[in-house]
Amino acid sequence: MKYRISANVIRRLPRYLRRLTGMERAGEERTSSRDLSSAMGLTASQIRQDLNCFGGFGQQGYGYRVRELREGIAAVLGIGETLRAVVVGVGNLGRALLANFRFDECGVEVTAAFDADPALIGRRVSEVPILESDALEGYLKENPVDVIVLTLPRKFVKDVSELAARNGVRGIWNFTGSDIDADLGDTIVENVHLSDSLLTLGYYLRGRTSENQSHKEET
Amino acid sequence: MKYRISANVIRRLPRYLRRLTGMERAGEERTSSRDLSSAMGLTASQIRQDLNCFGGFGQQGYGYRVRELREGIAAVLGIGETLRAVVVGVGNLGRALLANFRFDECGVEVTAAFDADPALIGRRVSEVPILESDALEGYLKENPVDVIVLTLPRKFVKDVSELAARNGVRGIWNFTGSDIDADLGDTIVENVHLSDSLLTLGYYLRGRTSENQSHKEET
DNA sequence: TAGATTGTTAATCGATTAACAATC
DNA sequence: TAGATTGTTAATCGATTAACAATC
Repeated sequence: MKYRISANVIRRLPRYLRRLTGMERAGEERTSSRDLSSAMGLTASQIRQDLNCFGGFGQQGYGYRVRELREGIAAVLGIGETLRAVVVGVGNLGRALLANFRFDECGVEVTAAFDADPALIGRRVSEVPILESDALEGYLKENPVDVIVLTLPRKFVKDVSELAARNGVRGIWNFTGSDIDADLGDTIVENVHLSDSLLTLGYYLRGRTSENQSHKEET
Repeated sequence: MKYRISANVIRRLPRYLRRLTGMERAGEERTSSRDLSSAMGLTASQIRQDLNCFGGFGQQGYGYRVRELREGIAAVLGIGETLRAVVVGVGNLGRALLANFRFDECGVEVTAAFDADPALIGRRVSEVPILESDALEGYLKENPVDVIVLTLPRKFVKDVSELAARNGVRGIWNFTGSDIDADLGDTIVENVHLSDSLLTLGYYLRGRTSENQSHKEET
């Protein structure tokens, strides 16, 4: 087991997990670094290195048991230990996440959502109650909340982030598209910058015309 | 100007762009690698290296003109050359993107959206007309479409992707959460795997309890 | 001119790949 | 046993950082 796992490795774990979950659903019981390698576009060597950061999931001469490996990675990611989250901003995007995103598969439970629109207050989306946004601070003080999901307009980002960090929130999943420029102590921000993703795609597409590059990438 | 620009550099360009756009709005005219460095959490050295992949935006002894640099990066990303896109799937997420996402700022124009729900056909979201999903192939044949935005249920992903690739679509912006396992020729897939992002955040949050690591990251 | 900051080369560091002994 | 594939060490490659001459 390595001293410190690099962020590159961590960011590949969800991909392994996804692949393995798919294999398990398809009834595959056994795999190998070579097998995963061809399916995922990584080298077999890298896969073995990655998996070995967390101890021996495999068996020499045999490979890996799909289920065991999936469970192992899920455990490393800590999916079994549920995190509590609230969604702040129930516009189209907040609703899209509440309605369609499988928080549970990430080991996250959404306990409430907040919005300023009186028409939404008291309603529920996928069981989750929508509360008045003024009630957020009180809610955070009364309930254990690990993560806030920011799906509100940019102008509120700074205040809400600081409020959350002050009230025990340790992680911010930020969909606002703006970077959070605030003093949050050791609260972690994970940005989902959709424009970064689209701009990157655009770069490679436009490059095609003149240079005809080849590329396949992951966000 | 370097022979081949690494993906790492390309993925930082949108961040530079975002920062510079903010500075420009705030009326700042001048900056330097050191200035950007402290604001963005990169080393000044790396910033100079990155920017130099695309030629001399700066001026010795002075630094960079914010506007000039922003325009330069926007040009590298090709934002001026508009790409045509269609959104396939007008559920919550499709609507969220159509209603709130600034495609224009990425140099992308959405010309149509497609859905199977008869109740939606003929309506518009942010000017964009919603068409019958059966009409997609015909539309692609008649109109130049560079990118499809996939915001539909997973089970349709494979067929729609292949159909698109066959009909001249060069890029797929994939929000379905599943990897696209299909023969797409040289069509580029850019995945937005939200679960990867949340799982990564979760990993670092849970790690906190036992190890108290420090971390700040970007998707 | 003196001070500042780039562009760029060289040094370091870390991540990926290759190789192979261990072993199932 | 022979064949396969891991775990792991060593080699390579690339990315980041440091240093500094060029020059505004």
